[in-house]
Amino acid sequence: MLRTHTCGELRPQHINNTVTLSGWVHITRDKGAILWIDLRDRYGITQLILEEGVTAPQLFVTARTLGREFVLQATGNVVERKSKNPNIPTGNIEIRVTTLTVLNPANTPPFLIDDETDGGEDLRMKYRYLDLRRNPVRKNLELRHQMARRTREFMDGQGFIEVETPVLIKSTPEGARDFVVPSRMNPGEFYALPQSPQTFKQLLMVSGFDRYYQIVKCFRDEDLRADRQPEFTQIDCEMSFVEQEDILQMFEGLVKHLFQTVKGIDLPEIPRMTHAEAARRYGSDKPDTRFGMEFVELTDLTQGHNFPVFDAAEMVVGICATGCASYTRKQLDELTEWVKRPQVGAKGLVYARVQEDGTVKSSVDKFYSAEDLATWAERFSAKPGDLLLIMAGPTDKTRKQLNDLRLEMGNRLGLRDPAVFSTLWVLDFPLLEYGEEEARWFAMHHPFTSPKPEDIALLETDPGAVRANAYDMVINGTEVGGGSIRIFNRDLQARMFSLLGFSDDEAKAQFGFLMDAFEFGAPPHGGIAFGFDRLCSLFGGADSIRDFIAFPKNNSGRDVMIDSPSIIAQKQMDELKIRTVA
RNA sequence: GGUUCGGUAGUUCAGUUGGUUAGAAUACCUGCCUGUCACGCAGGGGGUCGCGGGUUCGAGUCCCGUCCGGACCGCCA
Repeated sequence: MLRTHTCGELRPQHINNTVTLSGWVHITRDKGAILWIDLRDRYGITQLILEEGVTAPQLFVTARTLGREFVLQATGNVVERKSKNPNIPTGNIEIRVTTLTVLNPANTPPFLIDDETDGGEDLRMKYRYLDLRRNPVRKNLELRHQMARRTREFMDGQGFIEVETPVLIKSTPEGARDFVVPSRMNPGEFYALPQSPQTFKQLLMVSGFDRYYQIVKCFRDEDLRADRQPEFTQIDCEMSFVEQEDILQMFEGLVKHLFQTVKGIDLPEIPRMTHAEAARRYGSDKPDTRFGMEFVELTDLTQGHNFPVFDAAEMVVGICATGCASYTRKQLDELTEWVKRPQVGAKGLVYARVQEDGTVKSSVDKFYSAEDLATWAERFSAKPGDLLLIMAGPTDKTRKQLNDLRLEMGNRLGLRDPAVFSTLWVLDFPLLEYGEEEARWFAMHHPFTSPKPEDIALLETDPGAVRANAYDMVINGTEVGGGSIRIFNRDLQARMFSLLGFSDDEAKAQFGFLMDAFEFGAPPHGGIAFGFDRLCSLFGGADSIRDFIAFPKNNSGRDVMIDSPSIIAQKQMDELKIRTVA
């Protein structure tokens, strides 16, 4: 037997037992006549002891050949420690070794296998299998396992069944770029990897499956971020005979279940906000509601005072940073530079300090009287010591820029605590958005999303005003899930494709199978998909999803461990009838 | 496609205005040490300063190009 116990389970009640442990040498501490080995596995660390006069001398010889991360088997007696270590669960006992076997030696690892490693991101990714030995990363994967398990537990309890859908499917022009796979048996033709199992889950509804879900890999060939990987996992769900409210109730239940069972948090009812309201109050369709600092519009108060920037602006809007009136000129200049960076792109920033005596001192004093500024402060409900930060310009753009500033101020003021969770449903998304470059309408969610029945009449007259039966779940400013009630009527689906610039032939060629299915008794249906990696990183209190994925890719879409993607042999290329372009 | 920060010992980093033999910590190796647990003490080895070019008497340092990595913008139905 290679082991009788793990390295994390021995306690004082095991004293006098003879045990065999296997694991990795975490570190050895050699005091000469006494030598300790910390033996580690994923369950913990147990201290082995060799002592002169008690332990056979040849064991010392073996022990002194050990290096970090050697795989070791040790047999011995569990004894009480003379000096105990209260910092670890096994700290009251140690193993007095009688047999020591090196199962496999190891090279010195390129970084410390420790909670606080000295390894940089790049190196850790190259030796990911070593990185995964570290507690923090291992715990993230254990969290992920719990999240998946609890999801299945909830969904199963609600009568959902998990159905696998194909990974080799068909490329479609809408949405993100597809990863494609050449077909050897069909030269010149390609499969695409799914961006989501969207059409398949809708077909499963037509098939009468009623309640489907799948924890499933999805693929998008777009540029990456800390929270975006080319392959990622969704909790993909669909239900039949439901309205929006049914979906919101069901999946509010899932999110509550996850918070309760994984984090021990009892979530209150999830608040709801329309897309339009989110834009007005936060300048974002995924507001971070952990803190206030809501937008206050000043357009009517600020215009007509000969300040050209405000007079020319469609929107003048600001936030109130509590207690920040003490910001120095230098800090305010730095903040102004921050919003002027290309990533934010603002033209400038107007500030106004509410001073201790209640008067307001602003960067635009020469245009506005003390009384004017007092009305600003009043609208913000600002108190002495507060700082007003105001931006102006086209409505959508300015809101977006102020959103960036609001989040940055939230960071600077420590208002975005990863241990605090604030959930939100955002409802009534617009059905369509206009693409200036292509001069046509695009589906904001996807082309299968149904318009609100009362807005259908606007489809041809004022497409931008049509609201969708679409909803997002937002946690701490992160979009963790989104979905919609789908179109289940062939004619309406055809109208949508037409609106999106598809000819009848194109629509038929790409989505004919779905529209045909709608003519064979498609039930009303809708669903939602959660970004599983993001949900895990959020629960784990991290910004990056990488450490919740066992083997992630880097910013350039490379796996630096296996070194992929890679060039393939000419023979493979020939089989696939792919020619190399010089 | 763009913005920005970085690349110096196995690793994480420092390196001033361009000037002697490029440093620290940690890891590694050797020796000592009977209660360590970030063990301690003494000693030692370890560098194509990402790569290429340029400026200069002289480049880790300045300039140009390039490669690699991080964060972000565009993009992500």
